[in-house]
Amino acid sequence: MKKNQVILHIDGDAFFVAVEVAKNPKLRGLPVVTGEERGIVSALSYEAKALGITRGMPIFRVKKEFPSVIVLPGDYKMYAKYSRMMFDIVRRYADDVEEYSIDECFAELTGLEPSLKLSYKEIAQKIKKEVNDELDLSVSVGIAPTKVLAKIASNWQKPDGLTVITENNIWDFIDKMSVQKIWGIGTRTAEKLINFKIMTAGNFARKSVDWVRENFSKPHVSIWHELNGFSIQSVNSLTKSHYSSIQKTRTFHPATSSAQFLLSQLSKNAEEACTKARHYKLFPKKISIFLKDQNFEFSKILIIMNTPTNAPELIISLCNKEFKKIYNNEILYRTTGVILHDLVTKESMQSDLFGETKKVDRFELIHERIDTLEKKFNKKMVYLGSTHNARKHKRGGTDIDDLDSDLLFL
DNA sequence: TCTGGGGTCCTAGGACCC
DNA sequence: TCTGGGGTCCTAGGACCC
Repeated sequence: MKKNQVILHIDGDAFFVAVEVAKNPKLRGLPVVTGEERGIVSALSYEAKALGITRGMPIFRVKKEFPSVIVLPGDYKMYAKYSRMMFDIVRRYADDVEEYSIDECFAELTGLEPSLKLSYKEIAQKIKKEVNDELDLSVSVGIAPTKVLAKIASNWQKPDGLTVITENNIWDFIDKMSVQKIWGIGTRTAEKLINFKIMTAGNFARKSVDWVRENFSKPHVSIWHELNGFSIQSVNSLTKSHYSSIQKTRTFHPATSSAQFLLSQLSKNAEEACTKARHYKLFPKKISIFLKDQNFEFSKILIIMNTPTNAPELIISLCNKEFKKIYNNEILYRTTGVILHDLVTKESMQSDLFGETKKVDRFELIHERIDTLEKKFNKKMVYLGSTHNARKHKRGGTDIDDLDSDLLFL
């Protein structure tokens, strides 16, 4: 637990849309949304927000009710590129930068004033200006003694804000902030806090730590300290090198009870999850498959693999085998998903049964070659036969056949 | 907001061991 | 057969985040 830390948090304003505008300045000042490929609004410009559009709104509604709005598909490679450039600007001033998500990062500024010959606020101003000038992006910045307070600070004034919280003015901010807006407090905990008549972050921070320990769990104790200015959560600048899980899911409407359809969706989920696992050279020791019904109830099964593999054939055959355990033909399902868990690298994988290992390796080799080929042509070329139905069936039940003529089945 | 997709971490409780 | 007390590991599921 540390006192007197100085942590910066920087948050891109309407990031995806802002990148689109930076790329194409003609869009500036217009109502723009992204997310066309997902079917719901992922990001929206302030002009779009002013019309009453919200995040998560279905794209078909936007097109129907707001014909003036420009709807764009997400260009994630471009967003990632701008994200890297933004973080690199922060790294000009701070060594410890935590890339928290595509559009936000934390930076450890503690002790940098003398070496940079700048006050903390001036450091923040310079970062902000350089992002503005060089990337043509607007950002909101906060400086505070802890990460939780830095999140509050960057969110205090948006867009294009710069807010400094110090040990001396913490209460000016947290007394005005409702509990449900605290980073790390979700709807469930907010409800519980409100039952205790705790309405603001300040109310929460004034309770005794013992009371918090008695009634809540570890993360909340940490939030309590952070709100009081004691830094618990450190800035973690290690770049994330591995995933603990990889999941691919798909929701469709109308909901269905067709086993054949659900299996083809699961097959596609598995194929996509395995592609990602191969990209990171990871092998799951466990997989789970799930179905979600119309009431958002999950039925799920966990399968432990004899030998970790990222070749989809074996995973799909496991799905087929286990499917009936989670499936009920009287229920309408809306989502399928495959999750790869306990991902390990080849080196950390002890090879056991010879036969099994050999078989897996052959499949893996085939996929390795296909991956290389697809990378070369920058195009998905080979699909598993079992996912054929899922590929024919596009989102929303529109029966558009998106199969290319040069496509191959395995 | 009748709700998309991809993640992480924590905890309670069961299984199993001595 | 019923019985302590204590430990570890694993799983399912909850809660949260962007």
